[in-house]
Amino acid sequence: MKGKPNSLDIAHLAGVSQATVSRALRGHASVNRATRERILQVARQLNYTVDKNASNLRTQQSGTLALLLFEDPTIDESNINPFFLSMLGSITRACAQRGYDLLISFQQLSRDWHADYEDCHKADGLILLGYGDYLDYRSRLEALVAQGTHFVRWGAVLADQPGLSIGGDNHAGGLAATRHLLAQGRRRIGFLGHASLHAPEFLERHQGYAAALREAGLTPDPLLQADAISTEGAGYEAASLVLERGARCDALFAASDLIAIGAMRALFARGLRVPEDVAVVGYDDIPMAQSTHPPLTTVQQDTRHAGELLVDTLLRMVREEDVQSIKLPPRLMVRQSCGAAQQPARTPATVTPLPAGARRARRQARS
Amino acid sequence: MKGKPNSLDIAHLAGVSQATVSRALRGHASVNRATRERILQVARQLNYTVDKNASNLRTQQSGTLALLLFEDPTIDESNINPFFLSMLGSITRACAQRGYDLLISFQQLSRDWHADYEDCHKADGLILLGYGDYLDYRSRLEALVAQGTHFVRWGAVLADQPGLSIGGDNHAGGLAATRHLLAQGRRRIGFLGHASLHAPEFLERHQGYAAALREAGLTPDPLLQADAISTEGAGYEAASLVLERGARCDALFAASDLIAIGAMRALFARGLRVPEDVAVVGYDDIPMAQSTHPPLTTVQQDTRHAGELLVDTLLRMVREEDVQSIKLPPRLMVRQSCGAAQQPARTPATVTPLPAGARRARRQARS
DNA sequence: CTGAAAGCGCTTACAG
DNA sequence: CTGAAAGCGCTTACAG
Repeated sequence: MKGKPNSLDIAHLAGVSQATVSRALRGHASVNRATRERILQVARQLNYTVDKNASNLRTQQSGTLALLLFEDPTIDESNINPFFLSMLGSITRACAQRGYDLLISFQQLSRDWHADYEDCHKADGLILLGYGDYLDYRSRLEALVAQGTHFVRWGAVLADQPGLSIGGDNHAGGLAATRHLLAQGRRRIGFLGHASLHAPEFLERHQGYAAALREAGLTPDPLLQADAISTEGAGYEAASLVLERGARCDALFAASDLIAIGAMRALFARGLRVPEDVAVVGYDDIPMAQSTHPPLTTVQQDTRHAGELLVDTLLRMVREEDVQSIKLPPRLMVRQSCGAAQQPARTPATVTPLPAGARRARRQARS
Repeated sequence: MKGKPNSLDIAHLAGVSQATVSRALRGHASVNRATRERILQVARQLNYTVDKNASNLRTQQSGTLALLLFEDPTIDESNINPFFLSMLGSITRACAQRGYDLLISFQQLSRDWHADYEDCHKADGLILLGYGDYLDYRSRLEALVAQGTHFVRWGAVLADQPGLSIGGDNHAGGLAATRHLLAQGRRRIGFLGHASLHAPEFLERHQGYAAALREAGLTPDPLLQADAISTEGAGYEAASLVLERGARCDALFAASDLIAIGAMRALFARGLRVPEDVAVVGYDDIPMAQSTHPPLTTVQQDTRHAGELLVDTLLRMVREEDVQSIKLPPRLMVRQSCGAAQQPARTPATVTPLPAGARRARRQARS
């Protein structure tokens, strides 16, 4: 036998036609039981595997999903946001369980993702993770919708978004974190992170934060807010800025764990104690949050569930089934940086339907 | 225009044959300049992309590499070893830079990787990352070599290994870490991690550790060694075990950062101070090592360089060029857990040639 | 410099 | 239940 055997080789050895080999291998019910067994045995003996390229070409499918990871350009090359890494892990696992391969790639906003992946039949659909500025990103999403690309993204579920998304309930998360801080008797609570349309997830967290303050009869103090992207460095800077303004501050709610960790460092650098002087709460519950000193109280996002939903939703889109955006309930993980110890709180799940006609629009765009 | 345009559509519109379209798109020098321009313009207009499945089928290549990640089965699902995650990042980037796609997958030892990826033309070669027990793993490597699979793995560069590997110089790393601890005046230095053929990398680190002790006229004390796989939990247990034995101990060299972090926790739990009572040094320099309290002194592995070498070496194998195993120099990152502050040390690079005839053997195995 | 033709290895209507 | 045949969309010798 020269080289890799093909289905014709199997056919000859099994004494059937090549077509029957194909049918047997794909498990068609029509194939006679004994014939199938014979074919399978020969295939096993020759270590035969179906050529993916040929089969994909014929069926016009790829059995592959592509995960496109956008990185904040300011982040150090080697340090991908750990939260995304954990999403990556759960997406990979979910794909494997469903028999799909996963292509992964770090992306810049400049590429034509549709052409790069789905159009050339490398992947049946795309999963989008992370982005820099949402306002830039949004136009790329619109282009994908216009091209009829199958895609889901992880991110804030917004009313007018192009396509659909799976994301945490950031408002609920901000609310829970801030309420918890208030329950510890904190009153001068700061917010670290961008709170604008450029970063919708952070904005939602900020809105939850503001809502909790208002519930308690307080108003968010602009002196206690500082912008930050999701890095330790930005967290350090933002906390430093707030402290330098001199306004009293007894707690900080950071829009991400990375920001919180940087903030704690800034606090320590000034001789302030966490949580005695300033309580700190983060967001994401990255693995590192358990190892900080003190361990970081944070809002956990269920990456495992998120990964499964992302994959399942995308697969449904590929099969042209009905799909909708989903908001996942966050969970407050109380550790020590907030100055308390109590049971984790839960908030209920929420499901936001896809804007009417979005699916139809996509289908039309393709024809 | 119905659906995705193919090369024949382009040909018609450009007024040439389909073959010429293919040549122009692939940049064949033979194509007339003006003809090429015309074809490219039409292709751009129609948003044409070459169908990967068809082109791969024809050329019998995939332009894709597969990254197989083996996880320690004992590790919690959601927590992939951060060191592997950072390797994953650099491998992904290296692939993208070289125009290759990357398929990623978590693997169990039970699968037939050759059949799953290379044989069915999903990938041109495999990158192997992580493993449980090397002794089990080794037989799988032998099978790959026998099947003529193109693969490289990250791991200890061993004299009699099947195939080749890119790995850190673990002996040098263990030596540097332990010498540094000795230089701080520590004498009762423990080792946390498996030191057996089941875990060759840890074994090499242990050998470096033992060599440093011997240089200083000391002997490794078995009471100060405890087995551990690379998890915080195992590190906690191992440190606890050593402490419970009651032997005096003023420093711990952990075979990985995760182990070191677990060990520090065990130390704190017993009211011991790091580094005052017990100095701690880890291995890997995962991102978390900077955020521990105190920040962890550790042996850094250059994941960025490693990722590039892994990809480049594999690509050379695929092109049937000469390749060899490579040992990368580690770098001691001095932070505070060791009780010192000084410049990082460097050790020189080492290159280990592939055992004679290994490449030829591979080629023969395939025919 | 370009075209006509073969063929990569499958899958699936169409017949029987 | 099975076979003969067409065709998925390319790439590349072979001719000219």
